[in-house]
Amino acid sequence: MTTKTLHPAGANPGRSRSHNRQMVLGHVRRAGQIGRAEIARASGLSTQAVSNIIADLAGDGLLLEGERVSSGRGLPAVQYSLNPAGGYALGVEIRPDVLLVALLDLNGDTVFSRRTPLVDTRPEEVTAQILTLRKAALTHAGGDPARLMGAGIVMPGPFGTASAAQKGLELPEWSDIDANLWFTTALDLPVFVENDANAAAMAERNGGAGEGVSHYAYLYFGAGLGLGIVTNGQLMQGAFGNAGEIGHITVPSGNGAVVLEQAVSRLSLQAHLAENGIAAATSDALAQLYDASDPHLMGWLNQAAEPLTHAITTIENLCDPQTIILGGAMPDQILDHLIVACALSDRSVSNRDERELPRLMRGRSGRMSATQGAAALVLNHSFTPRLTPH
Amino acid sequence: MTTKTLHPAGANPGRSRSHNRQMVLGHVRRAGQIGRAEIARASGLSTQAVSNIIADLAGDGLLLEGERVSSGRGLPAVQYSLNPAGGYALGVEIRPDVLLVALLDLNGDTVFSRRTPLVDTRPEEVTAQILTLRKAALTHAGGDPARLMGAGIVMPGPFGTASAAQKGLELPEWSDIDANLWFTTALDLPVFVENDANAAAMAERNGGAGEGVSHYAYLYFGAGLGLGIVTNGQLMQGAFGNAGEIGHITVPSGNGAVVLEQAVSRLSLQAHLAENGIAAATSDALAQLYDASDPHLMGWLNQAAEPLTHAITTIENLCDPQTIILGGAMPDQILDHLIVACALSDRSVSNRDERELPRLMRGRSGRMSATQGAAALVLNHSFTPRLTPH
DNA sequence: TCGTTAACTCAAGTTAGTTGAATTATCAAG
DNA sequence: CTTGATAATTCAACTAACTTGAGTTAACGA
Repeated sequence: MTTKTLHPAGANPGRSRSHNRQMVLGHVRRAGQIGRAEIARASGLSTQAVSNIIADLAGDGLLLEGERVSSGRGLPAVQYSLNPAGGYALGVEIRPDVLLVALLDLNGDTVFSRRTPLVDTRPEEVTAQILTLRKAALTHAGGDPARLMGAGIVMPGPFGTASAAQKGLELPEWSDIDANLWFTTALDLPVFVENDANAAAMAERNGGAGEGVSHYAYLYFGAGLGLGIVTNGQLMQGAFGNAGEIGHITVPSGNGAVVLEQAVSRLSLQAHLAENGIAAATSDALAQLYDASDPHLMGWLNQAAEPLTHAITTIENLCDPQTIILGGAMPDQILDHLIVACALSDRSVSNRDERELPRLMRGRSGRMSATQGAAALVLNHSFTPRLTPH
Repeated sequence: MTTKTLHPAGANPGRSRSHNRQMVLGHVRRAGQIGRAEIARASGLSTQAVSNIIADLAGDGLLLEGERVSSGRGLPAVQYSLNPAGGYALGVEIRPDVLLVALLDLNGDTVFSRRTPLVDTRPEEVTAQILTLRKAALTHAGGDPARLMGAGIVMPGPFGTASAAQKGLELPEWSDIDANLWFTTALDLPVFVENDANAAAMAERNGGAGEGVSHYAYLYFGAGLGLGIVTNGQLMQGAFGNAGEIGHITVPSGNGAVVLEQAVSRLSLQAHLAENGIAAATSDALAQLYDASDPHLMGWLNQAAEPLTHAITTIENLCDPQTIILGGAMPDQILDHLIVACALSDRSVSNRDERELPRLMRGRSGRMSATQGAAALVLNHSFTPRLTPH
């Protein structure tokens, strides 16, 4: 996650081809099914060039040729679609106590997922476990190991050289390690390291609320509260990879200022319930409490709404997204409740007449969303042409 | 400022060349002086390719060939630098009562600047005045009109279809106009429309505090308070071009919540002074008050520090910048005072051990910073290769 | 049924990059 | 003060990848 200032690479025939291959894949993914001429029009290339590139991709097993489909006059266009088995992306989420792994195919469908306890969080041990799970995932899915395109890794931030006070809060053994370099070497794959909120935000691009949305923010309920900001279809990472630490901001509230994640987070909810003698470790337990209209849960929801509304307004004003998605380790009911409970201010720039999406939406919830998002980072990269800074 | 989802363009020989030309110009600009082999190494192109491109650019009058400069063994490299007269960028700032124009040369130096009153803000009138000023600017600077590369336009936001309540607050005649399209047609140039804060943020990239910084935020004191967020060297614009409306957020303060720009902005300062019978319309007047330690000004500074600190912390946590720059329509003294007065929290992710830049810096102040930034948008575009979405 | 339309292919042709050998100028070592 | 190593640069040949223009095929609609 060390972000050095990357200067752009020059374009030469090889890099142009690679760029164009990724671009074509991106068009196929967005469209689901598409013909060559349409890609040519969308990309500004000649149909001949697109034909050549598609022949390449089909030859490499990344595209499947479908039927001709007619649309009006003229020769019906041969449709191409992604070959799900053409590539796989590994998603790994490392938490202090548990290791989560998911394998997605080229379509973004989850073909394997596993949650295993983590007793030893030292890098060597974690890596060994990941290598084992990688093999299991590919075997289980029947995927060719050579078609594994990369791995996304979710780890608790903050990244980089944190201040002494913060260092090693969650995974002390990793605090001095360049995780990106470590995993690139250990897995021998392209690697993308992100925090949970950013990864979960990318998960929404695979058939989720963020599909086809170029600008959105994803408010992620993990242990604390995180934010993934997507601008022009790309994650905003910040200079040190720590953008989106929204849980740490202070917002006004009825009784003065509160730190957001002390009022709005799963931990804060569980602490509030514990104070009232209720243990609710799992999302199911929380869902049941909600369905039973538990007064303590409702009390927490009431006191959480105001700080959350302030946070939403802040995000809208700073980032001007098309929508803000709520997701993560909270039951759907509670997320939906929070969405309704936010009395959104008219003062925001987001309060505009014509909007295509609601200001708040519910995204994927559940424990695996960040893990799937980790894998989605790989897919997103493969479908996004960029004359790569090298 | 309508941001439609742009899909990337394919690469072909012509676009590759254009990309590479921009890339080379960018390297020359960053380095000031540089040899061909160094550009080749930095870009991953062959020296031969760079030689050809540089011959092109020099032939077009964009580069100047300098002396050979030796650095260690081997044939000393011929140095190239930008030809200031090789291109010009026009910056225009439209305010309800005044029109500001600046002309920058390829080096980013201001070769002309003018402030004229604006009595009629109807689009036709404003445009006519701009056309006149463009001619005057080029004549004055001795610049070839054909070398005008584009125009940056600063207008009050919010852009897009704002809600009825907000519509037309500042320039009602423009509320239904697509300013980008309008000026592209009227000026027959590439046009970049931004709000004042974003433009001012880009101005810092020309020999200012933002030069060479890939991630920073720029807090702009205009009428209200705006924020320009630069990520990976590019402005974050948001879905509708309204990102950075930080003045509208509410932050905690001693006596409850305040809307940020009601506590921290030039207007708020002037209102506070007016309540105490002091008129201070100009920056000079404010500077004098500050130098005289005027108690009312000091009182305002005291009450502004806390909300500002909250805002800074929010920006740090959401955007994770290398630094935050304060600038705009405030005297240097007052900006410096505010920088010192912000008691920055240790809770921010920005509180890290190793940082190269201070968390807060003072940028350019004064009336023309947004106007110069408008022109800088053009330069930045010319130096940033991007297989342009078309 | 026949002309129009549009996707697609084939076979040059073009652009812009790469490669490798030759040239030149500086530094450093003997 | 030569001499060899080093590095920038050019020249000429080569190559990759896109474009162009002339067919070919298949669907629609008058």
